[in-house]
Amino acid sequence: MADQTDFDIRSFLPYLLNQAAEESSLAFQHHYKQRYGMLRTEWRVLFHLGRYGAMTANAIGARSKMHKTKISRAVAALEKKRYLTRQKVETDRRHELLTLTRAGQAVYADLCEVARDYDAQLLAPFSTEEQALLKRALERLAKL
Amino acid sequence: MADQTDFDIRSFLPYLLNQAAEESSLAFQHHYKQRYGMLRTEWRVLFHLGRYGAMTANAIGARSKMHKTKISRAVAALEKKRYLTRQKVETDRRHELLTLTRAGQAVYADLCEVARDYDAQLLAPFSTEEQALLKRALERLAKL
DNA sequence: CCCTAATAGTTGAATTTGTAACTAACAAGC
DNA sequence: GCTTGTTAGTTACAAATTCAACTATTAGGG
Repeated sequence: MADQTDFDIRSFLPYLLNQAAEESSLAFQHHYKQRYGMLRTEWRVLFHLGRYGAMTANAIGARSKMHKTKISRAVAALEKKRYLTRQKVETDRRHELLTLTRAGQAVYADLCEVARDYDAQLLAPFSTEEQALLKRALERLAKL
Repeated sequence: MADQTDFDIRSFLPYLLNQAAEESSLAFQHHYKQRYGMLRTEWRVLFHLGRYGAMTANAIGARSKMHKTKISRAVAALEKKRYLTRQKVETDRRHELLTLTRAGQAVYADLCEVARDYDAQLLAPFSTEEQALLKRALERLAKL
């Protein structure tokens, strides 16, 4: 058995990342859950459409790495809430272009505000250089 | 509506953390899943017991912030695999001391090795200073 | 054209997780 | 020593996620 005393699970990167992700997501979840009855998957789909404009479910999957069934169900839920509409693409009728409704855009704008504040709050303890490094490192680890 | 063009979900910290956590956990999961048929919760419980020695389910919960039902089920599964044993504490019979069996220790030793390598691999692209900063930042975000 | 393969998206069943209610053991106040 | 409250851990049920199979549509030979 190799020497394990110097290896602590609490500094194991995947573990740390999970803890940090869990902690930060949980605190933010309150906003979209309480105010709009949305799930994390729904919030993510909404956010992608709000930020990048109309796109297909498949495109959202490529960007977010969410599984297509998750997206499919989130889209159905958002449609039911009348936050988005679907439209078949005429050139390839397998694709459905998803577009936020006015109501969807309003929710996006509201949550965007909250997200920005929360992000700033999370980053506040770090210097500008540290923030930049942290984000670069995370992007690299996420293989974005 | 506030100006949103400068706010990108892809640099929203909870989102980035989730992506990075997902990516890094997924790659590692292969080892304990494929080789030992364990779930993430089981792996974590095993790792805590391996690293810190016998303790109660409650103590694991305090350290890992896992919910007690998750731990309860993970412990039951690990017991079934004969990787740990339970023992009532005589001074307070509500507590159960969890101890890795020889088999459990062997699995821990094996996975510990893999985890260490994988951790090193994940951190390789970063300088020593960057690594330290990254871990400190994550610990802070995780409120550890 | 027709047959096969590939892609977008959906659905159902099996797993996994979260919530809340539960049992069992202890502790403290009266 | 009985009632009330608290803690460790389990379990039942509901909600969410994953996996695999499915439909519908397009693309590419032959």
